[in-house]
Amino acid sequence: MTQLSRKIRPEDEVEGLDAPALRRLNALGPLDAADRERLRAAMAEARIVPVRHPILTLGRPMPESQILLQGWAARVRILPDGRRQFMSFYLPGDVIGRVHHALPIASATVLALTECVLCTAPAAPAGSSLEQVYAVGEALDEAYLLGHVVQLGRLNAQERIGDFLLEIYERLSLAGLTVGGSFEMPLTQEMLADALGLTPVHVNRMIQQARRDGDLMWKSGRVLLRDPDRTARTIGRLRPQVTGAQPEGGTDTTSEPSRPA
Amino acid sequence: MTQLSRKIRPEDEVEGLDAPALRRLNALGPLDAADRERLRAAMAEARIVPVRHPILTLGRPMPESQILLQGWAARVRILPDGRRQFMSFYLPGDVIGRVHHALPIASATVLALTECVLCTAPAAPAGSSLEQVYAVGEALDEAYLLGHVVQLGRLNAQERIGDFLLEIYERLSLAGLTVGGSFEMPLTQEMLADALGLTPVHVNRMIQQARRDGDLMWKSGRVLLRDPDRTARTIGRLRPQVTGAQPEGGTDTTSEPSRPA
DNA sequence: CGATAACTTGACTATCATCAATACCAGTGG
DNA sequence: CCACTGGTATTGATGATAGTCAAGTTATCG
Repeated sequence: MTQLSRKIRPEDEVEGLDAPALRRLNALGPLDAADRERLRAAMAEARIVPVRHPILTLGRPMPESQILLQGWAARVRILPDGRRQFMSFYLPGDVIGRVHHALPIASATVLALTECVLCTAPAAPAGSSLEQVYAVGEALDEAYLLGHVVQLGRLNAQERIGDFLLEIYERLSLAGLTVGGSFEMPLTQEMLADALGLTPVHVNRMIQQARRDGDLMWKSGRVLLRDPDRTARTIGRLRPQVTGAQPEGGTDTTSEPSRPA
Repeated sequence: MTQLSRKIRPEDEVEGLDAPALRRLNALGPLDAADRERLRAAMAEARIVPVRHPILTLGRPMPESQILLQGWAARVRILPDGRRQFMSFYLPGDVIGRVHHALPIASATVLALTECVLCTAPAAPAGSSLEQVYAVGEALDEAYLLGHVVQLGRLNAQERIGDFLLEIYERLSLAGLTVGGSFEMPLTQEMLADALGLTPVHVNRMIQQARRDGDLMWKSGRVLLRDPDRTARTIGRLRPQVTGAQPEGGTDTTSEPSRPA
């Protein structure tokens, strides 16, 4: 690890600062007392990664996997000519850097988008509730990644923004980080553009249109979705669910040509 | 499973038809004799899924994970209005439907793009070489998925096609399914469009331009890449490598704005 | 309160989508 | 052997979505 990590400050240790992460993990599958204690112990040993610093670096050996306790991080790839693409985001309660094979090499750079508080992910004994939680978390990660592909491939700018904000809203809800329909959104429009495969200018225009249409409020790092359900329906967003069957996205999947926005 | 699976026909069992899959698996990490035997046994019990039939269905319970022995399959999502997006492809030697958590529900529909020959993936004893191979395979899958996100988000039509064909070329090479720079490509331009987030018409135009530029030959289901390395370099494609460190995609990943094609 | 980053806006362009024919090609049945 | 058929590929004309360039206008934060 190269980042300038430093010990957590005393003022960060006040009660409940790691509650969102804990709550999120517990939402993936109920944790028993033993695992809860494991997590608490791990969280006591947290550390901070400053904004814009890497948490993992592509091609570099990976340390143990980590739990993000506070802040936002993202997997990013930068092309030789400077184009940048965020591939996925990590929110409080997400596990970063799980590997199952012998070679612990980071397959992507993970960047702290805000100041991040992290702790080592405690090892999960075979058959433990924590092991289930990790597995479910990984499945969710993949589901979001698949969703991102659909977003980039087949949604227009407007839909991408709506879909993205809905996803974030859902994920933050699991951690108890939403208030009403609103939540903290530390991303700049430029970062949003790099997640959605658009330019900052175009993102800006679409956001303003959404504002005019009354779908959205976005002021000083806080987003309010006016009618999440309606938006979700118009996009046909299917929310990943680990706890039951999903509504089918389309119909028979057997045929059907390509017909972009 | 709903597909009309039927027992493999005698004429499919001639020597070596499953060789590509075996070769691909072995390329991920050397298999010892015991695991090789497990695979051989599993492959003896293969079955066929006809073209356009589902191998897994979104939201439905999943059977054991399977190894694709012959043919192409893809994870697909279809939006309510008919837009279709292929999220990833399965080639011979790929494992379909691994799950690690208790709830075996398919997170996407997997469609047979050609007639597919499949077998059950033999269970991998803890610590076996096969377990490593499965894990590496999964890591590769994710790497390709990440690549797909970058492709859709930041590459233009021309680059997407080049990058896609390069990926397929690399993957088929591992299974020994390439001859010189050429390989079988059973996808129609329409399917390609649904993978790359484009329209069939535009894909067609870009392909023809690539042909005129001498980058490409594509005739009756067979593709020949003229100069894979040059193409790879101009796109800045980074090939996922499980066996060593990767060339860094860009520079410091610390800063840099968004600047699409 | 000045400086830097973030956001807005306008004018113009380009890439890609849409619509609509037409050409091609393999397999089918007469 | 050949017309017929359905899927696939190709082409042209036109339009819309999103990108580019460049100049402001706010915020935000030492």
